[in-house]
Amino acid sequence: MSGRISDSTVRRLSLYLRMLRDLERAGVEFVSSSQLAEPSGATSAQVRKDLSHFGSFGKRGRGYSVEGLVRALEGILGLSRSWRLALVGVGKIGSALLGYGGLAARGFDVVAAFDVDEAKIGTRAHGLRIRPMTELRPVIAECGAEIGVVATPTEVAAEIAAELERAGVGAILNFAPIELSEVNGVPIRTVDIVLELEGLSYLMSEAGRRTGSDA
Amino acid sequence: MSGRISDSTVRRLSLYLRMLRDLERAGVEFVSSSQLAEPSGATSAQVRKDLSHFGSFGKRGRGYSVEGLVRALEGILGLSRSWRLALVGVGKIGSALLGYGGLAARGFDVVAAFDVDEAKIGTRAHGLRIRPMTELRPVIAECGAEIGVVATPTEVAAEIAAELERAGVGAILNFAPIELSEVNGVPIRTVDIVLELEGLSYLMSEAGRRTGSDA
DNA sequence: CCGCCCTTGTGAAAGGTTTCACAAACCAAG
DNA sequence: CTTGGTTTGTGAAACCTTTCACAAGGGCGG
Repeated sequence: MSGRISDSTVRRLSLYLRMLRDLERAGVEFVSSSQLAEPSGATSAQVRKDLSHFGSFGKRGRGYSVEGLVRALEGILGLSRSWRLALVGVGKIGSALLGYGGLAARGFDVVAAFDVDEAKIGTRAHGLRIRPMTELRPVIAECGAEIGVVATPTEVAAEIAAELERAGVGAILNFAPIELSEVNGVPIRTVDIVLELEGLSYLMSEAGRRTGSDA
Repeated sequence: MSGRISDSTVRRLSLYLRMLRDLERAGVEFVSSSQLAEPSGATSAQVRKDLSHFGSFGKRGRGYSVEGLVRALEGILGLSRSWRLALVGVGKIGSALLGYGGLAARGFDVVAAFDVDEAKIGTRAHGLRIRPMTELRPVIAECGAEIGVVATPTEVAAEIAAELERAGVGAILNFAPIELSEVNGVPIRTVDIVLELEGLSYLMSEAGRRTGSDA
């Protein structure tokens, strides 16, 4: 058991946990690997393999205890606690994040927001005072934010990410369309909408080329 | 050459194209696979393999013509044209998308926006009139939108996706935290911020567990 | 034209992930 | 207690992706 766990496995664990929480709320007590697999588009074997990396959570012939597995996955994914986020860039995407209740509901609290725009500094967005970039380091140190969120223009994203890292965050979520390179073991995830759209563009063009030449 | 191309390959092609466009703007004429590889964190062999699925674009000893490869990748990815998007749900994320100039700049134009909220219907957001859900089908048919964007609450996301598909879109970009299943060959990409954050949470917990037990 | 250096394109090898298939274990009913 | 139906946990097999390594080809100076 346990070794290097792939990104896709971790992704699926999150999806399993989501479903398990729904089941728990619905009062279901046991669930089988095949029921668990369905909503994430995985197979039952994959569910069992994924879980087997971390231990043995099921009962043969019976399935998994919903409550037990929820607690186990929360432990594995680090979700039995909540995490503090520091947001840099309170533009379109940044504001949308601040207003999105789904984050806090799932244990991700935005505790600080920064921007360079003088007009925004000092004002409040969704109850949070917007601070100048110069205060980035001391404020992050003080409030103990663990995750930095980059929602700035592309040109400054790399620089901001480096600054967040120096300020002591343990991970970075990046919304700028640029591939940031992990340094010092601080993991970075990039959410790149244009990349997703271009992926869809490829698939549609491909479909068109196929039907176009076959017909 | 050419067969089934993996998602990760397509992702990288987009990244190569991004860099190539920068080089083109900078007036660079030729580029090698290793230069092309660097910013996306790939290797030069991977760049060459990725491209080799579609043909032979380089000159041995010299590299790739920047302009030629830009045109080739645009053709492959379906980006020599622009795409029309129909947005459903003009809440926080939907508004952020409407205001994000980066989409139109890269050939993705939002041409229609829908919402259920009576208070929003008829008003304009970033120059686009917000329409009632009842008009979804006729309006999409009329304006010929190819990509549907789901920016609604989770509960209705699946239903909206199905409706978009019936309205004739060829692909769907989904922002609701739910795994939507592709039907009728309409590809779906989901942007799930909570999933990304949970991935980071796992990595940070894992790092903590390692140093915690080793020290 | 020749020889040198450089970079592509690509089979083969390595590495990683998913699926298969089945023994081991558990529950319930008789 | 035994039997039958069910589901887990897991090696082995199949599949897919990435890396390696090198022959083939191109440009350039002499």
